[in-house]
Amino acid sequence: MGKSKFILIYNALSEKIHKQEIAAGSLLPTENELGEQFKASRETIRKALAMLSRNGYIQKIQGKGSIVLDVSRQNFPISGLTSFRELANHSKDTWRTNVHQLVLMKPDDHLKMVMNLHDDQMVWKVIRSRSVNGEAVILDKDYLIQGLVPILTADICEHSLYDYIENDLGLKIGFAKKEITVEHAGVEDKRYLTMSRDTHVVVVRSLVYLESAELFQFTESRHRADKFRFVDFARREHQ
Amino acid sequence: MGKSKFILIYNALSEKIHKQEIAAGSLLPTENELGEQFKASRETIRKALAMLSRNGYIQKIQGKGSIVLDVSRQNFPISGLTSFRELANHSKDTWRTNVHQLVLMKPDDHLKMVMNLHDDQMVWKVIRSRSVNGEAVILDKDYLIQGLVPILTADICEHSLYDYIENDLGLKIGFAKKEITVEHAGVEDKRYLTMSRDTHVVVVRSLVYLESAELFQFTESRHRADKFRFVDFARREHQ
DNA sequence: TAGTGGTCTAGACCACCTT
DNA sequence: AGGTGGTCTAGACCACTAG
Repeated sequence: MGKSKFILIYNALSEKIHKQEIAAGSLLPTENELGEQFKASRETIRKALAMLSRNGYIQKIQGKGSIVLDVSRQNFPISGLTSFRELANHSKDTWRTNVHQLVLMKPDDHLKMVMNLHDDQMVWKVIRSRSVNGEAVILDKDYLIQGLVPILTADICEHSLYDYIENDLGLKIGFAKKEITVEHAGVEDKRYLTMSRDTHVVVVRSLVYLESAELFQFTESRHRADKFRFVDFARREHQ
Repeated sequence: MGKSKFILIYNALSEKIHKQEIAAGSLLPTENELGEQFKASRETIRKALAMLSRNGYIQKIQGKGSIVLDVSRQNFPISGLTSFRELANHSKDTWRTNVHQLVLMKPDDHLKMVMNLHDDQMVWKVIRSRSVNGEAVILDKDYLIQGLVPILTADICEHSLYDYIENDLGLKIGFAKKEITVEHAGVEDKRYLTMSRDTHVVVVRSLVYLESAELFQFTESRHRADKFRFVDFARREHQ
């Protein structure tokens, strides 16, 4: 849960950095000082700092200290798993979700292979489009294993599917493998998306797993190319 | 360096997983057992396991153990910073780099803003294309700060720029911020790339920083859309 | 209940930067 | 030389899963 001491320290420090209460370019207090401030041992402080470093808040330099990085200059979405709803809440635009299809189906061969399904497993297929200011710019095709999600309604799909999954069903998402490619717009794209003169869509295919390591969902998210943007922070692993 | 005990343990275990000496879906030995095997304390083992978890090798489950994930099924490039040369070495295709331009220049206003440069700082501008089996599919435009890279030759640019930077100059890359978008092909794309009937390119813009947190390089990497693929592994942070 | 991973601690030693 | 972060240890307690 969110009550580990090092998570609390991480949250406190990342908030200070976001609010620019600690200036970018300056040094964080030393690990020993932070230990006194938060009444924590040095290893606990170091866990919080390692998390800040992974997420692009600080750069640690041996013998010197932890430099605060400039989080404001770049639009900086902590790269990871965020649902559409979480994204939409951060922006000023009006988003809307339309559910075009919701069926319980027998998976075809391709889907069975991709999701590694048994013969008797049924999946929910959900097709939704996401509109910003009246323009449909994202087409989402979700496939969810019925064994894990027994019931699904259009109403749930129109609001937040992830809310339902995590809060109501109590399932916990663990990780996802994603693949990004660019493809020609297909029939469904033209039907459901407000296509500009562009003829391409960015396709993000994800395999989503629970904390139990069970595969849970396959998603194909098709973005109008001119509206797509992906931001990433990556550290070099010197081994 | 790469001689930390937990890195050695990480390498040993990740290699075993890659070689499928430990089957996907099975459990790793317990942390205490691993501690005995590697003659390390539990916290050191846990550091190695945390790294395996971050990189998609295992899923830890409290009270149960560490499940080995299927690394083989997906083509699985540890998402992070890898240079062109490192990528090319993994594939069977013949790659080739062509240097089209190499100049020391005064940055224009836009570049000065993006890279946060002083008035007197000069930058190396390098334009290169990358060909696979004779087709030019990637166009790289690099801008390197001359204060950090005093000398640069076409020969270096044609071989590995990163080798030179890390081994000869002794600079250490720390992290990068990347942004991926899709854009219409421009004049330069048409000149340097073997364009198929596609009219779009995927543009990856990166700000690359040293371990000292100094900005070092700005890169615009333009990929022929049909040859672009980006794979990512992401964990959900439950806070 | 026993065994697993999750967290936290206090202390030690090393490598690196600064003066 | 003194202070910083980097690593490692041994031990403790908690939370969760299993039989």
